[in-house]
Amino acid sequence: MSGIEDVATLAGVSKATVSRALSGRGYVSAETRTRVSAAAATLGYVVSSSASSLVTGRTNNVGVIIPEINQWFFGSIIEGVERALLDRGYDLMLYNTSKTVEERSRVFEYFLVRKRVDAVIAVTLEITAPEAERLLSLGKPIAGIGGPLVGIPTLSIDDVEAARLATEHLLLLGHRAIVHVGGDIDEQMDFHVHSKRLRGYREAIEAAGISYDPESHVATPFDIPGGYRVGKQLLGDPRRRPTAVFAACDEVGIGVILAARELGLSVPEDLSVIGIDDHPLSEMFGLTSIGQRPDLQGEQAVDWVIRQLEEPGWTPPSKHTFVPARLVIRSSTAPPRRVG
Amino acid sequence: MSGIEDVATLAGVSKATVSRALSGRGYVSAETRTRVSAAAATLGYVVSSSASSLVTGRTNNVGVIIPEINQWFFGSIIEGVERALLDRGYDLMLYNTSKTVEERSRVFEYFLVRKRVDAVIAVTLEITAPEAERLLSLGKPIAGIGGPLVGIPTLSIDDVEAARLATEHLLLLGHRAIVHVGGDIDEQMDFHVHSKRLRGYREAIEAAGISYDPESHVATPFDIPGGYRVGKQLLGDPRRRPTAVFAACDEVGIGVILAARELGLSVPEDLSVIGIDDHPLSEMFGLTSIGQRPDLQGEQAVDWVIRQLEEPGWTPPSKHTFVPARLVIRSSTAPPRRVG
DNA sequence: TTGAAAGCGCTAACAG
DNA sequence: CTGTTAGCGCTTTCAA
Repeated sequence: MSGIEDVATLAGVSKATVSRALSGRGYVSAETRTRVSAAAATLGYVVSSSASSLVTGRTNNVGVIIPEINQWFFGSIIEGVERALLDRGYDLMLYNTSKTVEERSRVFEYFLVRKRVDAVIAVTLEITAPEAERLLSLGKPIAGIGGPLVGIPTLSIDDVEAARLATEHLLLLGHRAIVHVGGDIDEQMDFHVHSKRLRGYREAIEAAGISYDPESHVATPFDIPGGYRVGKQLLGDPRRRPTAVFAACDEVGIGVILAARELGLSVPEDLSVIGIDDHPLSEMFGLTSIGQRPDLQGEQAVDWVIRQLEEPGWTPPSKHTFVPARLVIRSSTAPPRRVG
Repeated sequence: MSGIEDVATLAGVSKATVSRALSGRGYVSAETRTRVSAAAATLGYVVSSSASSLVTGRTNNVGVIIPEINQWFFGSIIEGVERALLDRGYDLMLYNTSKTVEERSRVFEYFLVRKRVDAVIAVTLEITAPEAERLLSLGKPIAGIGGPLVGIPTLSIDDVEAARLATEHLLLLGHRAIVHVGGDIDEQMDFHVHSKRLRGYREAIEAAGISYDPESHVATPFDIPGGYRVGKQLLGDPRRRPTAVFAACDEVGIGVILAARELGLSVPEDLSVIGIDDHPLSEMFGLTSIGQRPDLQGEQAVDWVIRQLEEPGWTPPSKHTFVPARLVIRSSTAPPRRVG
């Protein structure tokens, strides 16, 4: 494994010149540069990142903290982040921190801090004030997806607004008996996404002159089986059955549709369903949804941190930024059979 | 940001002692160790990984090359790898190389080689001989999932065998008209998984005395919509309809079940379906499947590379290793209505 | 435009 | 058990 000295010798120049030629900073004559590049190529030389990091203070790594990998939403974020990072010549260090406090603190105290990353992207990371301060005190660019996070620029859809829009869509179609199948609002994760979506739902309902009934909110895990189980219960009794369901995410909405079908109900004739996220499967199930392109949020977050790294003086938005969510109407929503 | 020298001064010892105390290698008295630790804690000291890498030659990073992130199988592998790596104090550098040649070569030539990782885990990476040699020539431990890969220890289920088992299960139930919905065998990716599963199917069919009909193999993308589309076509014509489908992965099998239901067919009364992978959704759909726990394969691969790193002289299996695949019988398979 | 030399922060002999 | 010393491989002043 040859070092910079070998290249210098072969090219007949000094180590400093090799460094300048290969890194692109500093003056090097065109002729020297080609000679050096040729030498490096024949030797198969690659710089030692530890050595160059040691002197420059840059690792060219970005750390990504994410609570889940195997869910479409989070997977898409990782994809977007990875793509953007690779494009710009950075490597991605992945930290999957689940909910457990000890695992989180291990990542915070041990991994992230070891001068191994130039910047951090935190995905739906609900951290305590001291943790946030610790992150900030590293003096490294940080961006978050799914905020807000005190002192950290973050990015997400407006959950309250998206939920309101979804509910209003159902209301406009004439639905009055709308159940919200969402997450457990006591769950600590996720920036209270669950309670925000519930709030949007409730505000829309009440603005339409319907009084909010706590029983119209059912909590379930955010996946297809979760929606399916709730759907089976909810739709089993014809007299209590709603005419529409607002699912807090598409997976849940798909589960509800599957349950409805199994109970012999037609969607949307007997039941309208709307979701949030615009999951790829939603097209196949005809699920109306409000989407947000998580991968683009990932790219955006990368852009924020890299610009801070590479354009001195540039700063990202100081507060939380909402990305626009788009309503995609498909076949799962229609007016109720009998209005009222 | 304080360095080792600050800690040494505060603790009243030399840098070397601090290094020994904190890294755990070399003799340090208990009393000194606590004093050093205390000093490090008050200063919030953390070692510079670039500095220590430079001298030790170890980065404590493992690179993972994976072609997909947002598919359950691959996501599970990442989860398993991440978990195992974090447990052992290593960081994970993620490289998502899609099929395009240029992206692959970028990862190979530029990222992986830059002395940034101690080991590499390659997931279903179909590489050329020179690429494999380049990887090996790094002199770093490498393990693969989904092989075999020349000269590299790899790990996977036995695709031929799993496909044979699945098909035999259907044959034993009495099915004769069995269609295999698999992948496109011309696709270059994936270690020819598609053609292996087709081979297992064919061998089982022929062993049962049924002559292989090329029309009984239909290719489709490996996801739910792919299975759904094929299912719709395949099951649409009652006269040509098979009594059973062997899907090359569970997502496809689920798609087929959904298509069957939409066509008014009952599973398993009108159609038996079996898949491969034991996807979490399969339980909900009652899909019989042959599973393999991809996350455990990830952990296994980590174990191989880390042991090579930490136990000098230890070597992993020199050839490809098959992990056992388990048949999970659920409600989607049963004898055909009219045997024969 | 190039070279010489001084470290970056740490670890690993080697003495003591 | 602890301190001294010599680099790890590169980048970056500073001179030339």
